[in-house]
Amino acid sequence: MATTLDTLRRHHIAPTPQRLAVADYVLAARTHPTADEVWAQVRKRCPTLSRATVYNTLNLFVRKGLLTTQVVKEGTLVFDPHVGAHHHFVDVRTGKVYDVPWEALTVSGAQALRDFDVRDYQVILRGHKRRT
Amino acid sequence: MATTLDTLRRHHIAPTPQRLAVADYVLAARTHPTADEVWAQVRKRCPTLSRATVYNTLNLFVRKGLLTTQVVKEGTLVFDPHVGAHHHFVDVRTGKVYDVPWEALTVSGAQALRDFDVRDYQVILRGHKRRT
DNA sequence: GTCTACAGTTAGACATATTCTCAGTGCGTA
DNA sequence: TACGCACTGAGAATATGTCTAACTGTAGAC
Ligand SMILES: [Mn+2]
Ligand SMILES: [Mn+2]
Ligand SMILES: [Zn+2]
Ligand SMILES: [Zn+2]
Repeated sequence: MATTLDTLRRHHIAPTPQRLAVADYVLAARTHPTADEVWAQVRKRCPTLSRATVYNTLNLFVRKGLLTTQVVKEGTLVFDPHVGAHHHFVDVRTGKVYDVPWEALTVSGAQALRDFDVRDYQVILRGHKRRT
Repeated sequence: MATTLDTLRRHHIAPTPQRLAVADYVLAARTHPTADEVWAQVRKRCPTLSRATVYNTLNLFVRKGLLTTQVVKEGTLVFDPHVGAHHHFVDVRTGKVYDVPWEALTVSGAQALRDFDVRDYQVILRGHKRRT
């Protein structure tokens, strides 16, 4: 597996201790964390990390293609290391956001919308996660 | 057509001048306005209207089933007088949100997701609106 | 006809998410 | 060594939304 350092270099991001710490956490996250959740977690290992640096770093990672942002929760953006197309399920009781693979759902009709030139889309599902 | 006054009464909402003014605007809106956009518009006819009353009124209308909220724009909720199920298209250049009729798209596969008890869903499309 | 209860409204304070400003830090290079 | 420059960090600023507490207007009790 590639190290976090290699990943940053491949995306032309100068590796600093703060960026490495943020990347170690957020690129492995499966919880769709908010910026403040990233800050809270990464600060445990990097206590001087400022909120501004977290936002700067996350926005940089988005520009460089390492992360995407998702507008699925009220009041805050979430960050997603899964940059390929996929869908999302939101548990209405907990607010947690889960990935739904692209192949799991099929959407038909989008190319027939004459008023809209659709560049991308996703399905947002809401309900209760089943205990597994 | 039913008057706004009748609509409020049918939904068991005591009609005040402020509520009537907000309802007149937001129930006819096709732009998915934010709370502050509602405030800016309605204040033209009702200059003493406060921001608190706009939020109180919009949230009341949502509880009473006159409006829904949609999480489709970064940083703010939008209000939607279209309470039935439908999809949304976001113009990435302007940020404007357009309705896509429920029947225009078909989503298959949701009932096969064993981890999730899906209560509702919608497709969010992004791209460029074609000039018509 | 007053009194009173109470829902509704208001201005401003508060909470939270995100961006901005600007001074400080550290490192590569002349 | 000195400079330049990207990066970092503290706090201010901005924006959305909620809360508080005082005020208003009206419907019913007396
Ligand atoms: Mn990549
Ligand atoms: Mn209705
Ligand atoms: Zn995701
Ligand atoms: Zn809509």
